[in-house]
Amino acid sequence: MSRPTYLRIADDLRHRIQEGELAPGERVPSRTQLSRRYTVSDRVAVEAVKVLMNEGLVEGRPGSGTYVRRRPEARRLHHEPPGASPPVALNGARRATSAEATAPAPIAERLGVDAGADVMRTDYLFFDDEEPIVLATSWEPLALTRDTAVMWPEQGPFASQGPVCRMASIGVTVTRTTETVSARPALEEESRRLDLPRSAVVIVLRRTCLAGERPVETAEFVLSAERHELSQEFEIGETR
Amino acid sequence: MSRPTYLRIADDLRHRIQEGELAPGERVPSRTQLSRRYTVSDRVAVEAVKVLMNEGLVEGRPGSGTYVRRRPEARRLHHEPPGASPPVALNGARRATSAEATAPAPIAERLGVDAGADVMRTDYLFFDDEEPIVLATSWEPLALTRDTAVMWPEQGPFASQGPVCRMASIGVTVTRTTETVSARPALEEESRRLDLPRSAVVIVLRRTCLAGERPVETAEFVLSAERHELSQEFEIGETR
DNA sequence: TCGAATTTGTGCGTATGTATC
DNA sequence: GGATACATACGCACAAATTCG
Repeated sequence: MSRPTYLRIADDLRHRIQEGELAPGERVPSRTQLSRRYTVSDRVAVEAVKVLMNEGLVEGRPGSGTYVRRRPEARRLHHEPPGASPPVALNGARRATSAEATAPAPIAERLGVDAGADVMRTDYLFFDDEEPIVLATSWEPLALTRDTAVMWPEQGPFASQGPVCRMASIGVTVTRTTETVSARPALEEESRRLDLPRSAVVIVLRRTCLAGERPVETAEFVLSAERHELSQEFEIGETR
Repeated sequence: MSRPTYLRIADDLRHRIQEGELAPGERVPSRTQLSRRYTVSDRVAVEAVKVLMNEGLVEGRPGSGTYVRRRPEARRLHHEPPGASPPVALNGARRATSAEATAPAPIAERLGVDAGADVMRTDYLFFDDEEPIVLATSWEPLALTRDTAVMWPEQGPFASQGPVCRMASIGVTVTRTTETVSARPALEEESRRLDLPRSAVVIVLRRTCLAGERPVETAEFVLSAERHELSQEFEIGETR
């Protein structure tokens, strides 16, 4: 009996939610009901429910009750061939703004340039239908693209073509991309632009395009973790 | 003054942490100090500190104090060839326990069997050195493996070999795997077993192995998003 | 080695404000 | 308007761990 009471109550409720006994949208017993049911004070019942709130399983509605959260089925976003922009399959518009900038330290490191070097920074918002899905930023070293036809990523004949295609047009062959996937709580600005609830979790996909060993573009794609999952298929025996 | 007291105290402490005024490893004022400093009851001070714990910014050490957490650089975990167990590169032991079970609805759907069908469920904890890194569960339909040499995934000559190899030994050729990556707040049990702060964010990698169109294994891998990122490389022009 | 003080984690009972039904 | 529910807040209490003289 070392496990604290409020955690054991939380365990019990969580179990009932996961078994479907408490269905999404359904009301969890009120805290007076819980305190009677488990013979504890109402404060302990509150603590137990709070654990589930922090796990994102339930949400409280003042005056009404505590409800099992409906989990909108996460939309499966298929991973696109390397170098595509964006790296996941979407059917929608994009908004982009580009500007010259200087590379912050972490970006400079990814691009293999000195911190403060000139870069072209482009901010994207990708839509699927009318819905904003992916927030992104890409950085390209201006030492590479200045005064070429693809200096501005979203202008000219190669606009929206993705870095592999664009770089190819100026004689730079992207041979490899590296991607890392991570996740973290959303920043306030991301919550606002992607229309997310507070304290949402986002998936962050970082991609760097390399020509040989030289990085020629790096980008960061941010999307809601609750609403999306990234999917990929592998054929067994394929050359990787 | 609409923002509750405990959140405003949390804001203040968070700000001091982010400004470096309270450095990593340093002790946050105790709750009696906080309650005097802000003229609130000790319970309110406790609630304020709990918010920061849930954000992973501080951790409590009973009898000692509450300390600003040191944030280790996220470790990059390389994606392994499809079908490996686990799907990321680790250098460490594993603990596994297998048991017969019946398939819950979402698992049944992934395995293409009826809900409640007999499955072999195996729970894993993968270590890197001494540190627990990945929590995993795999499910295999017993209709496929019952009474074969690989019925128990972690026993026999093919123990720890991963599903592709194990299935091959009983004449089942895995031709394809599908993977989806998502993220969410950690469940309390996951936080405990992976030694994470409460309400940490975890990355969830779901993998299903298919022989033709028939699913033969599905698994879920859970790891801390703060401490790890998944990395992959793509050669341009490769056949996918 | 011992004991006193401090600190966290947990738990109880009560109270107030406000939203919902 | 009244009953109910959540969110917040106050004050107290005790166990267990730690710290320090």
